Order: sequence, then structure tokens, then C-alpha cells
Amino acid sequence: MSTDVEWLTAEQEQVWRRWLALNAMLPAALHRELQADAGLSLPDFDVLVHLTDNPAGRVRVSDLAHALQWEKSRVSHHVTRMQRRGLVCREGCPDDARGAFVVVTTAGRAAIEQAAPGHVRAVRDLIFDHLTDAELQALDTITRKVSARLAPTSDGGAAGR
Amino acid sequence: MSTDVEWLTAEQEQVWRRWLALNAMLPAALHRELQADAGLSLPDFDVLVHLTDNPAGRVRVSDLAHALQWEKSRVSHHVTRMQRRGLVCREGCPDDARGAFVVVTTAGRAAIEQAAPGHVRAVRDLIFDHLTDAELQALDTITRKVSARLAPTSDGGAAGR
DNA sequence: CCAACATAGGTGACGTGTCAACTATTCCGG
DNA sequence: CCGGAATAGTTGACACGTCACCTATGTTGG
Repeated sequence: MSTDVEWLTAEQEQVWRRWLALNAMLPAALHRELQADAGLSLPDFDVLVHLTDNPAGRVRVSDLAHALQWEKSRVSHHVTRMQRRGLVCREGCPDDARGAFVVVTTAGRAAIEQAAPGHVRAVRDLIFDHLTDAELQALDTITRKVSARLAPTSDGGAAGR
Repeated sequence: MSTDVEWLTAEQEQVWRRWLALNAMLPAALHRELQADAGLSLPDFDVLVHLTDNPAGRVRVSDLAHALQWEKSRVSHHVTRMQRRGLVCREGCPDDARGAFVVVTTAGRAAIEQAAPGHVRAVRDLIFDHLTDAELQALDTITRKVSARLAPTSDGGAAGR
């Protein structure tokens, strides 16, 4: 394409391309890990984390959507797929007949317990174990700044899990 | 889930979650931009960039796959979809009857020319304009380190566009 | 009470991505 | 020259995400 536009500096462009590549490879690597350890996908893992974080292992669809920052329809589709594999099931809500709970099954619990150690190890091994404190600080600042541009609402330090 | 596993420090976890959120939101934002400007998706844009980088606007499927780091099947599927929308077309290769060229059409050229300025502006506006030199350096280092872990082969500064 | 409206959730169509075959050529050793 | 291996590319099945739309229930003002 013609260069009518002010593009990035050479260094910016290099970083940008590496960032893009990273964000394609990183989820793929974590996916492979989970898949090998417990037959889970990354979204499966996220759902199971939120379900097992809840003492009852039961979470309303809306709450799940909010916690994961997913659209409700995405939650619904994904729960359907996970249900088909026996990882979760649905239950009606007595209080509000419109509502539904997603409930983790025994198999779901087993899967995440099997997957978690390797997943954590992978995250640490791929990223955090190799960063100095200064680099971690810088990454904190950078992600904060970009987040602020992307999500003008709800930035700051939106609650650890 | 139970905490048998050594998890991340509070700061690491916060950064990790923000990184994950970022890498969900950033492509979405860029996608919206491209979509509004020229009806393109992010993958469409990537394909068109590589096609228009070539003087002839014709690239072999394999070369495209290599340049974009995509599987050949992904290229094939995506080219089929872009072809349906008139952005590219396929041509046989005289030298090697197995081969195929992907060729950018006039409409394809028009689309990327319309999309490029806004895209660049978005990337700069969302990220690079807000980083100090030191932060850019840090980001360079960090992405380099993580890339090295993810792609033991072909790291370094894999060719600017 | 009931007609509007809001909310919870599901569904179908479609774009995107991966994996596992599959076809058609080219290459290469005998 | 031929038969097998490598290569180029396509295809089909399926997981994942989004969008637009739908149903069913709850809520509220007249």
C-alpha cells in the first residue's frame, strides 16, 4: 500500500508486530497445554475457574457473563458445548423463573484440578519467571495505559480473582 | 479451585489478567475500526497488506501462509471468503500446476487504501502515542523474551513488512 | 388488573480457526 | 521410465464468537 500515512517508527513497528504475533501464539500455547493435561480449552478453563471459585459451584449465567466479560449469548453457547461434554450442567432458578444456574459437575471439577498446576506453571514459565521486577513494573504501567484507552470505564485495578 | 499450586504474586496476577483482557479488547477495537472504515476484518487487512506489498499484487498461497504465520488451510479458507466478497481472486501458476496465486482486485486495493490511515491512527492512538521511550524499550524487551520462549525458532527481528 | 417495558436467557446464521483427510502435481531413486 | 515420497493446495467437520432476533418471565404505571 502507498505510504501516504504516517506509519510507525521502525522500532514501534517491530514491537507492534511482535506483540501481534505473541497474542496469536500465547493463547495457542496455553490451549495446547490445557488440552493435553485435561482436554480443556482456554475458555473452558475460564468458565471452570469462575464456577469453582464459588463455594456452591453454581453461578448465574449473567454473573458468569459479567465476570468473564463475555456476551450472554457467548456464555450460553459455550455452556451448551461444555454441557455436551459433561463438564457443567444447567439448573433452573427458583427465585426467578427466567434465570438459570450453571453448575460444575464432578467431571468438571476433576478436569480443572488436573489442568490447573500445569497451566500456572506454563504462565510462569512462559512469561513471569523471565521478567525482572523493573520489567514487571513496566508491563504493569503499559497494560494499564492501554487498558485505559480501550475501556474508559472500569479500569483502575479491577479486583483480583 | 484449591490453592495447592504456587500461583502468581498479586502483582503478577493483576498484570496477567489485564494482559488477557487487553488481548481480547485490542483486536476487537481494531476490528471495529476497520469494519467501519472499509468493511474489512483484521485478517482481511493482514492479507491485503501482504498482497499490496508485492508489486504485482500476486502472492503464492504458501508464501502468504509463511508471511502471515498462518496454516495453509487457514489461508485457503480465508481467501475463499475474501474471494466471495470480491477483494481477491485466485489464479493458477504456470510454473507449477499445483500452485495458486492470490491476486488483489481493484476493490481489494480500494478497501485497504481506505482502511489504512484509520488503522494506523488507531494503533498509534491506542498504544504507542502514550508510551514513553523507556516504556517502548521495556515493551521491546518483554515481547522479545516471551517470543523467545514461545517460538524457539525464528525469533530475533523477523523482518519488518 | 393489564398493557408497556425491561430483563434473563436461548437460538440460528455466519465469520473465523484448527485438525485431519484428500487430490493433484512434482521430484527422485532405481 | 516408473513407483513412492514430498509438496501445493483444498475440503469437511467441528470449536469458538458475534450479531440479530426470539421467548418467557418479571416489573411497573395507569
